Amino acid sequence: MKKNKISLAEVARAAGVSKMTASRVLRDEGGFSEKTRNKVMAEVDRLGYLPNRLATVFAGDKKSTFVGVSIPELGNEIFAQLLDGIDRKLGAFGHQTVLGMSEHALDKEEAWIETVLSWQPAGLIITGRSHSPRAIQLLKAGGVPVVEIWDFNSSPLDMCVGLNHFDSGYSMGRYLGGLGYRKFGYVGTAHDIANAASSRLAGYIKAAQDAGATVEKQLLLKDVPGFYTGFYGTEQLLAAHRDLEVVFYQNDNMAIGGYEYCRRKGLEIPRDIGIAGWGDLPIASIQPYRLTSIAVPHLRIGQYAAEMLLAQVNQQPAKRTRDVGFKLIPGATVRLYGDNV
Amino acid sequence: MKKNKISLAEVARAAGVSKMTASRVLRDEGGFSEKTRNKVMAEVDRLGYLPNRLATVFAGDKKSTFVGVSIPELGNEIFAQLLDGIDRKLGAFGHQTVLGMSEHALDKEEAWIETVLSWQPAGLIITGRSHSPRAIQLLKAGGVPVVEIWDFNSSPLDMCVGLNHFDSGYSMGRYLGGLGYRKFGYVGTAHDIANAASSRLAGYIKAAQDAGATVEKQLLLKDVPGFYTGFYGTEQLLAAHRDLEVVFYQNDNMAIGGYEYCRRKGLEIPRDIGIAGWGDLPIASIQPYRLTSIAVPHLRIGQYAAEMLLAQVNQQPAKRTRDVGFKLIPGATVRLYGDNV
DNA sequence: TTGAAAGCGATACCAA
DNA sequence: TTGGTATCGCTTTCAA
Repeated sequence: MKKNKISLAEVARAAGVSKMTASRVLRDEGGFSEKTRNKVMAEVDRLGYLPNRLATVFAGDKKSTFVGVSIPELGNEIFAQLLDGIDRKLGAFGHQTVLGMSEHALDKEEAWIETVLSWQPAGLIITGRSHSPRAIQLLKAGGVPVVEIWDFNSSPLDMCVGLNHFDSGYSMGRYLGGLGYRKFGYVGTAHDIANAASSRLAGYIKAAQDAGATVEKQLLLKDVPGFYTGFYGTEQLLAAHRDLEVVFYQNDNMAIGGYEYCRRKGLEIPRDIGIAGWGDLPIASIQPYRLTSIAVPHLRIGQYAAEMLLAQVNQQPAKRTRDVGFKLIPGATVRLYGDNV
Repeated sequence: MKKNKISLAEVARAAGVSKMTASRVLRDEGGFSEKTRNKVMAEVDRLGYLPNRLATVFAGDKKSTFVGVSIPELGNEIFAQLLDGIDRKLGAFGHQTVLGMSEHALDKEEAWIETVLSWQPAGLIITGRSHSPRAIQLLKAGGVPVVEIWDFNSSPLDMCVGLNHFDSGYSMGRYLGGLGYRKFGYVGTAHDIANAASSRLAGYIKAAQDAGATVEKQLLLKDVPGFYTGFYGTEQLLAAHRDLEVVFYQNDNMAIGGYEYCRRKGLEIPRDIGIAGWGDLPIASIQPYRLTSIAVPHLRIGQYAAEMLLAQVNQQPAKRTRDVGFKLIPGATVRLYGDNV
């Protein structure tokens, strides 16, 4: 592939100066006369010169302005918003996001990490705390700052910002147990690896046990965690377990799908069955009912992650871990204490 | 910033061969003995060598494997899904997505284009058909394939895939006029530039005129096009225009927010007012009502865009423009023909 | 099958 | 204030 691009040398020649002088002008480094600057800039404009940043990074033997950001999927709006927050913040400081979607697979994440590191990024932001052994080795040897987001972890590879998903699941389970529910259900999606959603489920199960209740069925579907998945997942769940009293979903979208399934089947909520989501997404607050859920400051996670990374890149002191917490939203899709007990 | 990275030269030295031989082994280019390969690979593993792709691209004087993908915002799920489709396809072919968010601002897009081009990308995918003059100049001089997506355009800068937004707005307007509605409203969001949503609005207005109806009020909010924006936008709209018969929204999320506002105010739909969205998003099909909307094959747009770009990068013949069309979904949030007339 | 040398486009460093 | 030269890590080219 032949280049027909203009190089700095050509600009310099056209302006009648050396490469170094032209370079200084372009970087506005000082040490040249006003007359020289004008000559050089005139040629830059005339020739339409665009610097080759590859060469710049390479020559300076430094890192690029890329930041690799890996999330599981974009179809899940919470991750899309996480990425949105990160990219805005990074972009404001002259960085470019190189996107990675792990699809909840450690080998995909590993391959992506290897590729991104080969571009000499300024840093990496990756979702989740479980990584393949080789990925961990690459990250440690990479020599760049790494922020693990989403699932809080007090001893991260490097830095970490997120929340304790186990605790959030536990909170929901304890809350439901406290309302008198005893027969719990769960609907989520299945992945090969332990992720934040599995931690929530684990917390939920533990809380059920502690409350003397049981999670009679955990349905894990091989699908994306969206509205329709919640809809048909609920159908499957209730077909086999008619006596469930309350269902906790992997996220609000699935819960809303589940709610709609119940409604269409003539089940009244919360009289006949309780529904609880996770995430407290905008859609939850615009439904005719208030969904019981767990509110999570997901936008803040993205912002903090970018801030922590930037601080590290610029060698400024910064916190290395940050737990953003969560909040249980009681809602109206579970019964009040004492009802039906 | 000092490097402590292992270079190819070091691997070669450790293996007792020349840089070139090591390079050939790593690229699996052939022209070396099995014994040599083993020696080299052993050192690669032992030293944990990671190639510097910056140098590779630079030395070979070629393009990188980056593809710049620019969308207006990620908070809008339709763009997030577009990006999802694009990145999956590109990733499967060894490319990395460099993200850009224009935030509907031409100057941001222009700055991003300049930066991305300086990284010698294999190609660019950008949303929308309006760009700053300098952006257009950069794209033309860039020497890389460019796909404009979303708003179909029969004479694009290079390639284009999308749909005719004006026509989709016109279709909705004509449909509503045909149902007997005469007093139209519109709620959307405001931007400095003409985008796809403004084309839809323009088509809607034209259809209203052609049908002898009028768009009494177009409310353009300075906000993101989400549920809550639709909710309070409808409040504002109806406060000033009580006699509107039907409201078309910029997208389904806003329409759902609007529906909920009406419901909470005791308005019955479609008896008291008609509601129409755009996009036919998953959330629309899981509501208790069937939202009147326009279905758009947005996932296909992402796929096609990536495919067209890849074909161009690999110098294979491919279509340069593609109109994916749209489909009107009648729904139950507007009255049937003859009702209330 | 292997290797030596030149060069990609910029910057660092030193000299003038 | 300016410029020459070495250099970054790799590939291309040519020779052995």
